[in-house]
Amino acid sequence: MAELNMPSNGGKPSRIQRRNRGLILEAALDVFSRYGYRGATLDQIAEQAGLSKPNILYYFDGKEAIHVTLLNQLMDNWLAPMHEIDPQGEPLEELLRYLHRKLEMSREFPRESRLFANEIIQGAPRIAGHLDEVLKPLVDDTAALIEGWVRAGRLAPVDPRHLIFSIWATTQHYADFEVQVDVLMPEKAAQNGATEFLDRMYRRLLTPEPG
Amino acid sequence: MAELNMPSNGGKPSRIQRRNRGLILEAALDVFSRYGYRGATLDQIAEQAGLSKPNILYYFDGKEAIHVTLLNQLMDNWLAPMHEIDPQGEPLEELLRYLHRKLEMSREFPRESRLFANEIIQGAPRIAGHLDEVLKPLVDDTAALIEGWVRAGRLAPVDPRHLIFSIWATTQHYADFEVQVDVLMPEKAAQNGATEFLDRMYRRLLTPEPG
DNA sequence: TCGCTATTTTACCATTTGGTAAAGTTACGA
DNA sequence: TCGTAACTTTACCAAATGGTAAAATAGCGA
Repeated sequence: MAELNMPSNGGKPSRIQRRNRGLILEAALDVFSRYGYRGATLDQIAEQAGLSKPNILYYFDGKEAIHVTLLNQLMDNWLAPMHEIDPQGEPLEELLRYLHRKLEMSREFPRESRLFANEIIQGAPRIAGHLDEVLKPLVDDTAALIEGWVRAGRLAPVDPRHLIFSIWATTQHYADFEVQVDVLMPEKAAQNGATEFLDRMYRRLLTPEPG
Repeated sequence: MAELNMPSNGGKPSRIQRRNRGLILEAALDVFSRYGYRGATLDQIAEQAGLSKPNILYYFDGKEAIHVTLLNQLMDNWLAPMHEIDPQGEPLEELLRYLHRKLEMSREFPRESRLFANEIIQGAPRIAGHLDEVLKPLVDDTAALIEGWVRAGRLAPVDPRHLIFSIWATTQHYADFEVQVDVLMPEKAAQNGATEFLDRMYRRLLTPEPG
């Protein structure tokens, strides 16, 4: 499998190629994030991209290739906020900034959030490698950083990994469980209260006891 | 569609019937929670249940009927902890007990958690009604109760719905994202730190300021 | 404008999937 | 122990799905 059927020009994608691969990935994001890998079909993706199914298979080697391309492409953006935590900064401020950026991303890119959620819930068969090789080192580093801050008395004592999990969980919840949130909190304005709520919660949790 | 092909005896299911319906639902929970509705197949369910596919369709009207049965059956257990919040109890203690029960359930019933997560992420097409008719009233009641506690000065001021969302998110995260948690926190013992972490977080958040 | 390559369409295919018909087989009360 | 209803299996289908072959068309540099 995986015979590349792409044109043999020396690597530079043409204008048409860039446009169509973009259309396909955009459509695939929509479909995969809604139905998960196995639930999505090439026909759906083709229709939503406005291309024929064989045409889609001209640009990608198959369903799985599209999915993997999407995941890899998104992973970097997804982890960017954690990279931006500044070891030289003020600990509480840095972590709250991280929290706010994650919440923004959940609002701005709910499909991306659901794509990952689907993949992880369903056992992460196509990004297990990524988790080990990219995510784990990054989380290990960040955990060490936070632990240093705690030892220096600049943060209240917390387990850094459980802290990270809780930030992921609370922020991504608004994207992944959007339908439920909409039912239980119909006034869109009220949903903005999430920022205030989470800011308050983590501020209280992380502010070191004086003395 | 939906021709009932069940035996015409007056409603009492036989021993065999109870056993086989049980086998099917158990297998279906496994498969649906792993792949989502569209990703699951009757063949997988049949194999895992140790029955033939036509035999499965003898006990249930179709794939969707199995899924809906599962969801309805689980919903009650899933919401039980919230029902058990005692309006007469001590507010902080009641909410922490709720938190702990949710965390226990996440550990004890991860498949159930993932079944719901899959369904909600994918737009809740088969339990939208349930959300409106069962979940919403319950959450409205609980939110009102918490709001009363806040007004009485017995809890720190928080938005009750965002509080509920955050408890759901943080506790269910350990079931829904189990694969990720296992990668990032390989020592199973460390995962028990979740109890301590969350207890501390919500205690700090909810304890009213003295005065 | 020509010729060549990139792109797109048309017509397929094999497999999988949810589901059915009907012929067995089993269990259980009379 | 026998008859009947409950249960199970075998043999199928039609539709959907991922994918391919090859003909047709469009775009672009010389």
